[in-house]
Amino acid sequence: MNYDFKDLAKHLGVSVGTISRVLAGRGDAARISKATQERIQTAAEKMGVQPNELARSLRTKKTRTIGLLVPDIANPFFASIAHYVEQRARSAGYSVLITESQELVEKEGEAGRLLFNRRVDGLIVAPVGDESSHLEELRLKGLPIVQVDRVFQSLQITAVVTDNFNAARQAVRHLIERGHRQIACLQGKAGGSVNQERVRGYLAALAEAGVPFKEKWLIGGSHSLESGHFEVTKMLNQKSRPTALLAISNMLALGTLKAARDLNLQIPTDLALVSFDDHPWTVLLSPSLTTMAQSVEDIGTLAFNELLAAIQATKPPSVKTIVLPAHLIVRESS
Amino acid sequence: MNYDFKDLAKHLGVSVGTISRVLAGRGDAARISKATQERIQTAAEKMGVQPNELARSLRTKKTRTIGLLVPDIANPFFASIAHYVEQRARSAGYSVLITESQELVEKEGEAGRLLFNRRVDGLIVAPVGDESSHLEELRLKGLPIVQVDRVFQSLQITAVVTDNFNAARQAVRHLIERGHRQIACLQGKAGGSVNQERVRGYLAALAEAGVPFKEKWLIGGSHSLESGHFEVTKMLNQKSRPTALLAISNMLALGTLKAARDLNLQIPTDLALVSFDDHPWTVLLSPSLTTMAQSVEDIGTLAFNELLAAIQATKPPSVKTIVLPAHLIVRESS
DNA sequence: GTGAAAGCGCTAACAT
DNA sequence: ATGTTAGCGCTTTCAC
Repeated sequence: MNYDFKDLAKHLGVSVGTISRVLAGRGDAARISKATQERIQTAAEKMGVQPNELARSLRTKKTRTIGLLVPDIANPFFASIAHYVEQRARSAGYSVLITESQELVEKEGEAGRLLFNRRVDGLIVAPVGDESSHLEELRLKGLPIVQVDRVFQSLQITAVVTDNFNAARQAVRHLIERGHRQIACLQGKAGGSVNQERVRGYLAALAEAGVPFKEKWLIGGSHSLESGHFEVTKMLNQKSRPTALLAISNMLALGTLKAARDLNLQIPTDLALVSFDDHPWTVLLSPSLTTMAQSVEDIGTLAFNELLAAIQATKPPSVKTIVLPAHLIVRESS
Repeated sequence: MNYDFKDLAKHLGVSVGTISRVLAGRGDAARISKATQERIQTAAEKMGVQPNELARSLRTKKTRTIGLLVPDIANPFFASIAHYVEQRARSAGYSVLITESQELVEKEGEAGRLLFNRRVDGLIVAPVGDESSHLEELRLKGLPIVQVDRVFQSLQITAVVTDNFNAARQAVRHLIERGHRQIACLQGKAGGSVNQERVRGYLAALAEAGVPFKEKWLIGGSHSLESGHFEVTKMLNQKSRPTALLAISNMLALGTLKAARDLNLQIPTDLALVSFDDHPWTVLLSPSLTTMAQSVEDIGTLAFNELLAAIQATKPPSVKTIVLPAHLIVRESS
């Protein structure tokens, strides 16, 4: 049971080198005779001999494995990205080691180090927090990295991101066109690039329309549904309420829906809502959500493509930031 | 940059053996003097020496990596399981290689083989289709495996599953208690254990209540939203309609919602709906869904625990099937 | 208390 | 057209 190249070599009376060449598909290149190739292939099949990828990796210094480091794989946004990354990876012959940072910088650092020690060929990361030294360290050790979603501009690391500034700006413009002037913004964890850009877009749209910004209407501080629920409830319980809200992520939109439902407020009548991300159920919510859809497929696919290019490059490729547009989908909530 | 044990050994004038013992945390057990341990630890830190897990794995024949093989990681049900598996795995010092079978038996076999060749210590799989020889093969090669969600009873492989028969039975009973006698069932891919059991539960509940089963009301054949949409639309366009429907998975429920919306039918007035799985947005859908909730946390956690036990066992542990109850959450749709 | 050496299962450079 | 050999970077047995 479970034979290796050596067993097969002994069995056929050839050297392990020959086995290696043939089973690695380099038989022709190494000018192994058709006959031996045939013999080896059939015997390998019959004995169930398959290469130990571990040994192969140790020798070749290539694992054909990449790491994917996201805050939470149960979050549909990251799950979708993982899906597309996995698809592209697989079709390019790569496997994916997935790890969650759980929104914690320390976990992210730890996980990154482990992934490096496992010698992944590259890393796709949706960074959390505002500390990036651990990523810089990995980059300096020669690990190809691509950032997705969130990004550190300070880093010399390629990124694939949505144009969050313009996405938020467009979302708020839409609300303004609908006649709203009292527009709140429910943000996630402050500090992250996504959050920053979206808030910036929110402010820009207000300014452009001459709508004054009220500090008390910039609420929130975490990306969880519960946080959104809590913060929106608090805000809607005040005497002076906004007539519209920009929720900066999918989970925050769900929290908002819950809060409105609890308080018996109608969306969009009492509060118009625009959110981010589109999922199969977004259209089936009550009310269906107006949203700025990011193309998770593009993000995942392009991220892997960029990573693969970096892995295969002989010299460090130029650092780019790929910015993808989001598009507005108007539904009942606004 | 990027020093290994040998460099460190040379630098400190000790042998690599000693470095290995200390950095693997076996310093005390190997009775290395406190002084040397200290010296090695500090130097390792300073030089950034960390073990190459690849080499370590090759030598110890343990990768501290498990494979997770699911049909589609973007499906919230599997994404949640992945989340809990990852959490437990990480806290036990394991990494997770994730692979999608895309509902294809061949891909599943291929992926399983690759995972084995990468020498994962164990595998958690949500099997697809009705062919299980590839899993049997892996088991015979000595790979510890745990099945989740779907299961092959014929295999001598531990499984963690929901009590699908009773879950469906309870769901249909609920509909019957609500006064329905014309109850349809929207199934997924026939043949899978999940589907079979749920359909069996549906039939049992009908029989127990003396409600005759109509073949034309057992519809469907794939787990996708689109399939659900299509099949339900077709059924609702007939002259004789059911008054209630059991949708056998989350995506099928969404498809049903879409169909009802398109046809301008009210749920639950025109059609009552009970579905499976509970997610943050399930309660926020229009209407909110009555559902049989499976405990994804238990499934993920128990699956990993069982796998870990099998990995650590010296002799093959007994094969068990862990059956978890689902619980009914009544909401607006029924 | 620590060093030396063999070897995990492959690949690749060098022979022939 | 194929064999031989020296590692890849660790762990572990056996010495001393």
